[in-house]
Formats: sequence, structure tokens, C-alpha cells
Amino acid sequence: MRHWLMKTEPGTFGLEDLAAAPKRTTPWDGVRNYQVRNMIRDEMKKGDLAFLYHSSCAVPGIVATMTIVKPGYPDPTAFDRRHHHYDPDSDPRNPRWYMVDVQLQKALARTVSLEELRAHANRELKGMALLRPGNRLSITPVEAAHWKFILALV
DNA sequence: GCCAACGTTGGC
DNA sequence: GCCAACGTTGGC
Repeated sequence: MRHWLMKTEPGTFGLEDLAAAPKRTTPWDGVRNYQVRNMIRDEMKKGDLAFLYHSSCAVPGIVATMTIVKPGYPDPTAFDRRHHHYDPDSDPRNPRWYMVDVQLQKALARTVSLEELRAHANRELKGMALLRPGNRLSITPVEAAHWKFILALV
């Protein structure tokens, strides 16, 4: 089983929205980056766990854990002409973009802020992809030891 | 295949 | 709103 970190802007879709969704589950659509697409399509498995991370907000950080409940499958929003994430070059017979379904597992008792994570960047969280300079990937892998350490902070 | 221009991300 | 860091695009 692997661990991941998935970014979202709470102003668009955040923890509150996921908590209110049917079965506390949502398709993670709209990924339009090839590196992230490859992780979704090839590496994320049912039963994997992921941190829910809020970005572009007052206190960016980890707010919850989620379970991957459905592994990679084609993202239908790429084929929807009226959709914000429509991609005219994605052929339904050979889909370019993929998504997974995630289910809220547990909201953390508090936000583990980016600032707090950074405070451990040179020790316990050394090498964490999220903390690498210039990282902009919306989904990154998390080492098991890092996962465990972060949960123990709360 | 190079690389400049452009778009996006996301912290601040 | 600024801007650094990247990814993508497209002319050549």
C-alpha cells in the first residue's frame, strides 16, 4: 500500500465539500499534468491512503486523510465541451486524462500547516516531495515513514 | 531538437 | 497582486 498527498484549493473543493459529498466520496477530476496523470493511471491503487492538502488559502497544509476507493479510470470531464477542464485533444477511444475516486477517511484534529511541515524538512521529513523547491505537482508520493510522522504530529 | 513565449501553480 | 519555478506549445 502506498501513500500520497493530493492538493486542492478549498475555495473550489475542500474538506467541507468532501465531507458533504455522497458517501464522502468524490472523483478527483481535472488533473491535466502528465506526471500526475501517470501516477494516477499507473501507480495509485485501491486501498492506498492520501493526505488531503489545502493550497492557495490562508493556512496551506494537510487537513485530512483519504482512501483511494477506485483506481485510475478515464476523466470524462476531458470530453465535455462545456466543462472547464475540456481537452479537445483527448480522444475517448484513447483517453489522455485519468482520475481516481477518493473517500474521506478522517479529518485531522487540526491543520498540519506547510510551515510546520517545513520545520521538519531537514530531519524527519527530509526528501518529502511537497517540500522540494519548485514542486508544483498536485499529487505527490509520501513515504510511509513521513506519513506516520505527520500523523503523530497531530 | 532547440528555445522563446506563454500559461499555470501556489506561497507570500 | 506579485513573482519564481516549471510545464507546454509551436516556430524554426
